[in-house]
Amino acid sequence: MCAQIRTMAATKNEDVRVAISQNRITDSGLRMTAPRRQLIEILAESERPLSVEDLSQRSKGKFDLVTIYRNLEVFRELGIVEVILLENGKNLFELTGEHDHSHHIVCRHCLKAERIEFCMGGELERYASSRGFSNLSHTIEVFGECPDCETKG
Amino acid sequence: MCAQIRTMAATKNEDVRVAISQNRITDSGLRMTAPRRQLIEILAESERPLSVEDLSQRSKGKFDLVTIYRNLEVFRELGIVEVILLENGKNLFELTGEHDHSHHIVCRHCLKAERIEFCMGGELERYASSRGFSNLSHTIEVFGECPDCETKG
DNA sequence: TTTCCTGCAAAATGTTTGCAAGGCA
DNA sequence: TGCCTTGCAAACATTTTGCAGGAAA
Repeated sequence: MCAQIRTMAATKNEDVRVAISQNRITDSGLRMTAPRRQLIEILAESERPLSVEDLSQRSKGKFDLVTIYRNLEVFRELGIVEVILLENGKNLFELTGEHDHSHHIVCRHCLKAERIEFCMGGELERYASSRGFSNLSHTIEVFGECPDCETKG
Repeated sequence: MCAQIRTMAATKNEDVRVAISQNRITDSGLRMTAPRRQLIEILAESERPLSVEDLSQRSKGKFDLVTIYRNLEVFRELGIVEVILLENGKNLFELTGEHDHSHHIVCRHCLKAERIEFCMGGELERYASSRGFSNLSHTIEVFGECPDCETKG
């Protein structure tokens, strides 16, 4: 029963995140369409950040890749999703967390990602600022093998 | 004259870096060829990290793109070059500095990059380790507009 | 002389653009 | 209705693979 409560809570939380995302779309004067709704739901339900290809598969190829690319770009502009840049230059997408952006420990094998709760970006950007740089942003990601993959591999 | 001494010192330093890189190749049983020699020289002389396309242009198209790709991969494996992963997923290459790897403040416009001398990777990897992850690596880069580009732009 | 390396050609990937038809508000 | 979105097709950019000839050691 304890597990059941947790499941319910998790579901609720998902629903909230979906609703928030959808509001951002309609509040921006954009339209809520089937692809947008489903892509957001898939991201909300996912246990890990997803690639464009992942999203295509999980939506059963119902939507053109172009549609996925274009909507992820819209989502990114609205702050609905964050992008995780992998070592190989590829992108993963996940719904934005509490903060405007976060960093991750990403498993190279299963691509599961844990958010790193402390962000050292401030210190880095302060340093960059002292060197005369402006309009700053930063990327920080850690890659490794997660406990699950390690025991399997 | 002071400037002249500095120039000479800089040239010397370049030569040393070229020599070190070349040694790594021959010590590995690989061959020193014209493309390898020139690519290393171009990287050594460059005022900023270079893309594959940059290297192609600076070598006046003398070498096939394939050759550049393949050699950069060899250089990376030998630790001769480091890769800087830009926000857009593209790569820049520079000769490895004192340390095995470093992080940078990269100007979005001119792509000049300053090495960040303090690496916070240790702390990050210690945290990842405590979460059960192994075989760790990390990326940290800061992006902004450098003082030169700011005044121009 | 052996093995490595290069260039060419072609294929494979991943992403973007233009446009006409369709659908949300 | 009006404008936003979608899907299709094609273009584009980037990187990889296979193979035969050429070069370093």
